[in-house]
Order: sequence, then C-alpha cells, then structure tokens
Amino acid sequence: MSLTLIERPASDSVIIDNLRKRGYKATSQRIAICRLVLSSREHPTAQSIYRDVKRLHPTVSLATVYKTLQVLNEMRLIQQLPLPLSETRFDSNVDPHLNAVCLQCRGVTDVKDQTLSKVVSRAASKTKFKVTGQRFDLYGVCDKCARRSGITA
Amino acid sequence: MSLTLIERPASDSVIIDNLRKRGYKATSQRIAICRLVLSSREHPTAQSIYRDVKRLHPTVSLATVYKTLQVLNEMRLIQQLPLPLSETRFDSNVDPHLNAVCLQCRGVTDVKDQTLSKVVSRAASKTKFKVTGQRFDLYGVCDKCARRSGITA
DNA sequence: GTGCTTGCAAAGCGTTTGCAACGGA
DNA sequence: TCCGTTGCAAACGCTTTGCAAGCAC
Repeated sequence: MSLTLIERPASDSVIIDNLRKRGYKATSQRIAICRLVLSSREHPTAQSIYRDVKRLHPTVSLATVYKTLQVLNEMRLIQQLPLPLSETRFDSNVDPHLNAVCLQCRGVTDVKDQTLSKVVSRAASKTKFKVTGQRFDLYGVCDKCARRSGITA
Repeated sequence: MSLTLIERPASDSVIIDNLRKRGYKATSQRIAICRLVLSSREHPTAQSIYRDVKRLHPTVSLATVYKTLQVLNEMRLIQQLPLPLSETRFDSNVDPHLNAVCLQCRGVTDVKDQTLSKVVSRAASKTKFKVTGQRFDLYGVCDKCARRSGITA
C-alpha cells in the first residue's frame, strides 16, 4: 500500500463509490467525465470536456456532460467559475485559493494562499453569513503573455 | 466647497467629464445609466438597470444599457460579476473587497477586508502576474435568509 | 423489471450585433 | 456637418429541457 498523499483522488472506484453513495448510477459516461474533470488542473470548459470524453465515448452528448457537471457540483466535488469570457470554467479545487485568470491567453492558474481560509472565516463571523463556497479571482496578464507581448511590441 | 469625501462620485458633471475625457459622447441615456450604476450598491443586473432607466427614458433599449455597461467596464469604473445564477451583476466597487452572495435571496453584499490588497500584491509578486482586476466571492446564505428558514422550518 | 440516464433535437435566455435614423460636439 | 450613438430586431452562443430508447442495479 502507498502512503503517498494523492492530491486529487480520481480513481474510478472512488468515483463510483461517491456516485452510488449519493444515489447516482455509475454509468460509463459519467465515470469518464468525472475522471477527466476531477483530475484536470486546466479549469476545463464543458466544450473541452466534451471533446475529450468523445475519445472514449464517441456518441456522448454535450447534454450529458452538462448534466454530469451539475451532479459533481451538487456533490461539491467541483465548482463553477463563470468568467467574463463567455464560457464557464470548472474547477476541481474547491478549497480556498486564487484563480489567476490571464485575459490574453485565457489560462487559469491556481495560486495558493494560506491566509484565505482566515479571510473566509473572519468575514463569515463578522457578517453571520453561512459560507458554503467561495472563489477568489485575479484578472490580468500572466508572465508568459507579458513576455511575449514585450518581445512582440 | 465641500471637504467631505464622496465615496462614490456619481454627479452628472463628473460623469460627463469622465466620458468626454475618454472620447465618449455624453448622451442623456448614457448619463442616466452611469448615474444609476455608479451610485448603486445593489450590484444591479442589466435588466434591473434597464427597468430603472426607462423611468427617465421610456424609449431606451436594453442594447444601449449593455453598450454603456461595456463603456464603464472599459473605463474601469465598474466590474462585471458573472455568477452561477444566470444573470451577470455589475459592481461599482472596483477595489479589493468580498462579495457575499446569498444563494437564497440572490442578494450580494460587500464585505470589507483590509488584508485583501496584501493578498493581491503577494500573489502578483510571487507569480509575476500583472493584476488589472480582482473579485472575491463568498457563496452561502445570508443571516436574514437563515433566520427566515429557521423560523419557517 | 423499474426507474434513472442517455442522446438527440429543440427551446431558452442573457447578451451581442447590424443597420438606418438620430443627435452631440 | 460629421461621426459616434441610439433603438429595433435579429442573430448568437452557451446552457437547459423534453422525450423516447437504453442501461444500471
């Protein structure tokens, strides 16, 4: 047995157990979609997940992708990130962290910050707000794009 | 002359100056929309702004509202807040703060937190990300709704 | 076998766009 | 006058929904 901490447990058996535990059927489409989303760090869109799932399930529909993402959202295993970029991104990191959103390449990168959980609990107690989720976004230009623009310009 | 700090300067002359300074024409529709959005603390939607502007300008169109909101966004006087609630909210507070989003009544309340600007600058220097904007959201249930549910349930 | 899930198509809905008429500067 | 802006309608694109067939349990 391994003692290594798996940061994002997305093995099929864990996924299947979680689905059944909540009364959802573990269909092969669902498992494939869950595996993709839960193991991704790219903050994928519904379309990009659809594209990837089709490799394994060529007949899968976009509607099934959306429905499965809703299920994962209800299970609190992912979070929706509607952005001012038309398409919603999905984040399998549901703990307090920063999303650095590059408005040039549209990339989204997680940034850890230990103080954010304190910010959440402080605000919750101050305002008596029952917090069930949170998102912290930074908008701007990532280093890679800044360098590229600098060279090009 | 007044020495009082106006928290949200939204007087017509300031709005007109700002528009002209950036090369935009100061039409009466635009001024009315700007005044409404910039003075609101309710995080209004395009529809709610449209409804309010129609009182002064019964013939105004929703398209004009959207176009003006884009102008204000470009001028960095407001911020778009796409939420997982179908409609985008608009926030005239562009400084780092928390938006407490009640998933029950759909209300959005600003919460001040002095440490957020430090969080932003720390993340920016750590990741070399050029920050041009930010948003920090809490999702859950506000105190008012929690009490109401408690009594009802 | 039962009832949830799938896949297809169509609908829904917030937002954007094209364009002729209008009106600030 | 000139060119940006308005208002209308249509288009757009992401997301959701209805429904018959399929499949998990």
